[in-house]
Amino acid sequence: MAEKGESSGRHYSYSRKQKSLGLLCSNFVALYNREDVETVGLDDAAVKLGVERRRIYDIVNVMESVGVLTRKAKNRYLWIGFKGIPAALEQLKEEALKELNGLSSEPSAARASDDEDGDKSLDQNEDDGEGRSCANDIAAKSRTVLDRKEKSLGQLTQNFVKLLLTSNAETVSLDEAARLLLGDGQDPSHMRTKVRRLYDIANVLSSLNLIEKTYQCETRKPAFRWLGTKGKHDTSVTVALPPAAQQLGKRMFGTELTNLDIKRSRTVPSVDKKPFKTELPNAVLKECNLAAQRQLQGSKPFVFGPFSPNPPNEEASQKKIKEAQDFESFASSLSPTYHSQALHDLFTHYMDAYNSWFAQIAGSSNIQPSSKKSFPSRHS
DNA sequence: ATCTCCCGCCACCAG
DNA sequence: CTGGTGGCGGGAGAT
Repeated sequence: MAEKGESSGRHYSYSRKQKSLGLLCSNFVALYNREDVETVGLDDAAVKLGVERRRIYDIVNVMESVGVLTRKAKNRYLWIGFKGIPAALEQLKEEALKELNGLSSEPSAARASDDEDGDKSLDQNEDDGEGRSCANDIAAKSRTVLDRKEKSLGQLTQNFVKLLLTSNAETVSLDEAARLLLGDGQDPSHMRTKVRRLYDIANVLSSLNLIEKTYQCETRKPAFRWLGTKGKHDTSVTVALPPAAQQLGKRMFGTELTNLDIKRSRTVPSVDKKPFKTELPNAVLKECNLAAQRQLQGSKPFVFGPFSPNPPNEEASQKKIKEAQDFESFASSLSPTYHSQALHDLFTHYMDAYNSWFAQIAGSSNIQPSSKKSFPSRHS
């Protein structure tokens, strides 16, 4: 009676999209980005979101890298929220700059000279009687620890972000990133693994709205563009970082607005700014919203796989619905004149999150979902 | 076929 | 040993 090994029942096709890290991240944020939340328990998150803990580690690690969370203790994180992003980004930028003109002999990865606040410095080790082997031991351990840390998702995330902040090519493909973050001629296998990780990272960063998937101008290669800190995420507490367009109804493609461009030997004057694929008129947006609205109204929403088999939480249902509607209004406030189909992705993404909440609500009630198709896929 | 990237085995490590 | 963490890469959806 396996619960997942289904190899013959094809009734309701399972969709990976419903289980993506990006969606999970959105749900995570939706669940904890609240005033009254200051700490997050991983177990709690895993149960509430209906995923295995391993996945929570994934998103939490990248979120921590951009300042949304901080590990407070085992199994417990301190929720900071979007307000923590600016500062984290600022610091990353600084580090990136330092690394750029600091040294130059870095053919491979970036030095793991990352020493965050309050890190036990374990060098000053001197014991009467026997301290040599001990020191050696500690040194060795510290080495392996650093080694592990160096390969961590969190570190990769920071390096990736640094790369985006530093590159003046405003679009970076994942293998470019992997190539730059690692050596050029790396073991293909190692490379593949790295790219896998980058996909993971990119998904959650997209979910956080820090980057966006696009396509490189010339080659239709998928790539990511830095969005930086923009006024979306409420949180009146604005730290640093410039003007930022608080206006979501504004265009923000083409020219950068919250980005910085440092000089670096990355000269790719190729500017995209070329409308691609299908257009996404706001009529579609409207349609999506209406569809969502309709579902919210009362019919049956779709649900996905193992999601929300969680305990009753009816008390929050009402509240959630309220949030959903709130969210919808946000969604409909998106720019009406976007040109790339990137918006489509973004919107789809939000719709997924939206539906996810709904699914949760339904889960805690008695509504029995049946349809499970995703939203409008209106293509060409 | 290529691109994405989820899943979960299992190495590590603190307790 | 137990339990929390989280590399890592196989291999199966998506395109």
